[in-house]
Amino acid sequence: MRLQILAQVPLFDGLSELALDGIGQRMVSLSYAEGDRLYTAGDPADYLYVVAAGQVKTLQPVLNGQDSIVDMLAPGDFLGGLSVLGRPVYGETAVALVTTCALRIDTRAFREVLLEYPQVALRALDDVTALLRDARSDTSQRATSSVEQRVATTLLRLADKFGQHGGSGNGTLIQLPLSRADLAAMTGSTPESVSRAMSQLRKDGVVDTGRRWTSILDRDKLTAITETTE
Amino acid sequence: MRLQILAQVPLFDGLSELALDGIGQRMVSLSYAEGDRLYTAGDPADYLYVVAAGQVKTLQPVLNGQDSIVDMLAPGDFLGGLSVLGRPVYGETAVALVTTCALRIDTRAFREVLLEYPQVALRALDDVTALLRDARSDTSQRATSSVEQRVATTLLRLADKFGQHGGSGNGTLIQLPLSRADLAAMTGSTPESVSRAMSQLRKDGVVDTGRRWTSILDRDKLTAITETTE
DNA sequence: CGTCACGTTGACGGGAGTCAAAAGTTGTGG
DNA sequence: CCACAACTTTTGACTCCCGTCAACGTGACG
Repeated sequence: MRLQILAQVPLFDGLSELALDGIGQRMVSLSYAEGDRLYTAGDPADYLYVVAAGQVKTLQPVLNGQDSIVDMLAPGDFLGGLSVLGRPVYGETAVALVTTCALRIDTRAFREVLLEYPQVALRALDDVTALLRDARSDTSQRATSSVEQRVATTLLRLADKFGQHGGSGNGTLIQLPLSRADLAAMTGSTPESVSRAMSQLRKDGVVDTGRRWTSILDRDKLTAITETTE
Repeated sequence: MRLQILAQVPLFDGLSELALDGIGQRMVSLSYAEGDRLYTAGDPADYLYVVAAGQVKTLQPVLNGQDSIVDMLAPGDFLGGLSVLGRPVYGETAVALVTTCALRIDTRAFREVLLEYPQVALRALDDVTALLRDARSDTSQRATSSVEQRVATTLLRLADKFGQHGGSGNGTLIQLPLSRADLAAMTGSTPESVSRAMSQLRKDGVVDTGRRWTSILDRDKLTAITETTE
């Protein structure tokens, strides 16, 4: 069953079953409860993780004190790799949002895998490049747009990654335990401002929110908000 | 002499002379005048570039209109690679800041190089990872700090990369044709606000500026400004 | 010497961060 | 089942940073 998980990881796409098995044998599986940390910023970056089940967020500590969320990870995503090759310590903290299961591989073993299967290295390069592109466009966007717009883009991004269509109600459902503080960290704002923005969106019938979920009712309108220039 | 340039590129560090020669033969050299574009956002991303001499800035177009500068490149740096593996088009525009000479390699040829020399792929992964880390810490910082602080961090970063110590005056000299608009794009602000911040810094004796240069007189004070929390 | 781009400075207004308090939720224990 | 405490969310009032608009000064180049 570990093999099935690895086969779903985009990073290992196209590898033979034999190769996957070889990699799988170098990994151990771990499970975490909600709120548990996979690793903490400053820890020696000895492992790379692959999310098998659950959800994980990574936080970047800032001098200021309030962290900023840099990524939300779903099953199949890998993390910790950002530090694997460069610096000796993790630059961010990874926290399980819900009960989560992850696979872990030793840094050195992962390097060997990359050298042995160059196409995996290319794939990793591809992934990190995509992340870099996202990060840079995010940086640009934060400078030029309002809080409401930033919240809107964040919701759209989350919907693309975690959204589930249909079901009971209409619209796209995002099942994540997202606090206002989390959204604030993701948009570079404050809980209060995010709350105001969400209230506005709810009033306009664009989204609806509940205990541990958010639902996007009118995707087009949300996109429109994103693109408004004035 | 092309070999000498390639040998200086961190990306190709550790390769045998034979390998370097093989790579060099797949590259063509090009030169650009100030303001010339190496490539434009939206162009098919067919090439990867290595700066041989000169300085290049990369711009990311934003819906808004005013671009944001994502990177400043010195000899030895490579660019265009951000798009090589993922998307089929460049996501940013590259402009020569001064008279610049660059080497160019075909995307497919570069892929072959990466597959043939996995350690180069690892190195590339390392580099892109470092960029990602920078981009993310930048994103975090923009949300939490003032324009003056952002300008300060930007100046420090430029000093580390382009600064030359000693010479005539004391302090670190940054020889770059940086307009206020450029700095504004780098800090996510406006030319006016940057001008105000620079005036303040100049008044405090922290920096001095001239036609095509900026000099850091008091690095410690600049760092202190960066770290001020209140 | 005139033109033009760039830098500087001032005045003004708005978005959003901060402080504060009320209202709603969750979870616990009686 | 209810009551209370702790937390999160919401809303309001206030303040300030900074983006916008505008005027002015300055150096560069034809």
